[in-house]
Amino acid sequence: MSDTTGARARRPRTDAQRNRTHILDVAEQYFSEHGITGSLDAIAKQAGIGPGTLYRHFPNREALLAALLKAREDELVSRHDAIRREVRDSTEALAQWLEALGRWSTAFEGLPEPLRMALTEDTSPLALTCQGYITITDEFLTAAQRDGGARPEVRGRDLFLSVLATSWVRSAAMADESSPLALNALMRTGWAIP
Amino acid sequence: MSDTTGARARRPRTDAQRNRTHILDVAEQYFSEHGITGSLDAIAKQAGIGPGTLYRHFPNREALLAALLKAREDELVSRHDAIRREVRDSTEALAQWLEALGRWSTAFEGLPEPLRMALTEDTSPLALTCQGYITITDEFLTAAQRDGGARPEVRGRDLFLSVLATSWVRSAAMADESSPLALNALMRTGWAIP
Amino acid sequence: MSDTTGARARRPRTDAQRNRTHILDVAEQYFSEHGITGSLDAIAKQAGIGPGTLYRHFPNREALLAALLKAREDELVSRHDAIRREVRDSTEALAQWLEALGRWSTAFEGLPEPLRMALTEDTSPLALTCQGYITITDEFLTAAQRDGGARPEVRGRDLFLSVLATSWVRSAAMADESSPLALNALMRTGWAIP
Amino acid sequence: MSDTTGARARRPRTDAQRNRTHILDVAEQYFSEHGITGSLDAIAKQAGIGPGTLYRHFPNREALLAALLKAREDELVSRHDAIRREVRDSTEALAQWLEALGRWSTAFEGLPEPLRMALTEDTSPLALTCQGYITITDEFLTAAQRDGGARPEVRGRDLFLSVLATSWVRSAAMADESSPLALNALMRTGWAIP
DNA sequence: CATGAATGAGGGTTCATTCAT
DNA sequence: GATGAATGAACCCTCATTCAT
Repeated sequence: MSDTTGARARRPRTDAQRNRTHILDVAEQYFSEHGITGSLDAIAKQAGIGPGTLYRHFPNREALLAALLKAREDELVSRHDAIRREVRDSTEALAQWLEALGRWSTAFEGLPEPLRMALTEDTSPLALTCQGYITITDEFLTAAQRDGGARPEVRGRDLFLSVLATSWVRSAAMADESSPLALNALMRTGWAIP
Repeated sequence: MSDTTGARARRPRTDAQRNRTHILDVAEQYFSEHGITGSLDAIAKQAGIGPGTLYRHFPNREALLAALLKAREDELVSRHDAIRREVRDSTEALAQWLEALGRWSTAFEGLPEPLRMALTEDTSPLALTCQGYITITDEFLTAAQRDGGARPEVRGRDLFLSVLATSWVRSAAMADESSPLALNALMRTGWAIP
Repeated sequence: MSDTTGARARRPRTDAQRNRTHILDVAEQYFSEHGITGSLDAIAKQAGIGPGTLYRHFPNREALLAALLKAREDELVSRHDAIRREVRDSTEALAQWLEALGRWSTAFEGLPEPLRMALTEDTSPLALTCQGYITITDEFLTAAQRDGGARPEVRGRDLFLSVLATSWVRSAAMADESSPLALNALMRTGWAIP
Repeated sequence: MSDTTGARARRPRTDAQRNRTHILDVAEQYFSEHGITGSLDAIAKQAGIGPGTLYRHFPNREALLAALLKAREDELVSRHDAIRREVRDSTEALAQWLEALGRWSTAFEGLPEPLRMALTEDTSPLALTCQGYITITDEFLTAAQRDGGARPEVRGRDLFLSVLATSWVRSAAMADESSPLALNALMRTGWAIP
């Protein structure tokens, strides 16, 4: 039905891993197209597996999402390192980090919603991820504040939320593409000291 | 629950009006309690009418929402007038208007979502409402910009979106109550000229 | 898809009742074949309706069962009347009533189970039905006891339970058809005074 | 059962034995708590083994149950011996044996069901066990009948079934605790000759 | 106009059983 | 042997929307 990749023709035991990867591939594609509220069963079907198998790997939507984001974590981490390495100006570093976060949180249509919720409910598999990024944000922010580049009253958590909020605005194929940019600019004016 | 009392036994058209009002009352209450994603069927049932009747009055959830917000329009309009009348400082006027908008857009849990969508899809019954408020925002903004109180590059639409974004963050019973305030402050710092 | 009966070709409003009847017909047949644990969805499908429709009429399995038994209630009630009218001997009357109960409780494979549960959980739609029959049993029993035909220590509830228990034994296509009869005899010896 | 010798105490097979025992321990506990319809997967997980391993030892739920009951066989057998030894009156002996059977068949919530089925389907691993007990019941019964303590038309199989039926009634936490006792009494009156 | 029955895809979830390793 | 991933049918239930009456 969907041996598109040919990755899962037989089912050797190794396919545990292989299947997992395949699911993630399909989910990635599916969420990209239909947003994160798409049907999990549909993903399973498209991956050529039973719903039970999907459920075994990822007990719920958030777990799947978390795994999907995990895959992008590397990207974000290396971006983090790169900024650390290359950007001398701490304010600019913070700005670039926030921009990277913005890209990360717009990976899928509707993603900001569960991310925001994860900040409230610690039970979410996404909570840890978010917390980690807030911490990083705090590091960049502290540096910028120390260097007089960011307002002292701002907190990392607030910046993270602003990023989510901006990403949320960006969602749903905004006709006016300039709005997110405007919001970003507005935000930056908000936390930066000129 | 309160129908069938025989109160609406005779006149044909008055029913429609009374029904409409009743629906709105019930929906107001229901959305307040369960958020805007609650079941429309439940609203109909609670209003003592069939789902078809609800549908006749409001062809979809957004239409119902629009009607509900219409009822709050008066509030917002009079707030608008009051600000116009009483607040001399144009920057402060803009700030107060945005604050009023913020209250308006948090009337129901989850409301920011359809409002944002309404900005994209002009087909939404909410679109008109939003457009009107964007226009008003623009008026206040223009005045503030003319008086040197707001950055010239900012647009009314962007401010409206930031209000929505902040309201969105506020949603879902955020444990940390200070975040929305922080975001508001950040936004204000963003558009204001100190 | 399954206009077997031809009863539901179009869907006039009257079909509410007609559908209900049709569902009951199908369920009757289905439960007869597969036992009461059969799939409700399958019944819906076989009836040519969506699961939602089934659910509207009968919110759960027990409700459906109760409706199905209601249909047999007439049978039992008229049997009750007939016994009252025709059987002079109170002991024989009780015996015949218990026999009628036995037939009633073996209408479907597995039926005794929810009936027994209904005696514990008053929430079950079957509870009322059972209670009613226990009351009738008590009436017959009291008469028999008064006439010295039944042991005084026996209670109607116990007899009802014995009937259920015997029916339970009878279930599942017992190879040895004589066992239920033997149990019935044993039971009768149990409560009767020779 | 077919573990050939018990001499090879050390190497490979010991695991198997130990595992088997462990599974039985866990299953005993699990069935005691959740009734016999609980999830086999859960038992496997709780025993720290894979479902496949469980399946290897016990190809299905009934096999597991049979093994579990086997463990209680000793208890029942020694009860049997004790009755044989100590109870002179054959009628009383039969009564005590039936009581022992009753305790045995209520070891787990829901146990009577598969036991009854085992009487129909000879394929069940429980069938043999049941047959054995029916035979014993027949022995006691024959003795009682010979001594004029039990009605001649009653058969051991019927008594066994009545025990199951009574146990079945007892299940599911009947609110009315007296009912099972009443049923027992009724049954005894049924087979005994006063 | 009001009604409410019908629709039916879709939701998440469970679990006995098989089988590659 | 032991393992545990895979399977996939089946479960019950929800709800926005349509449409005959």
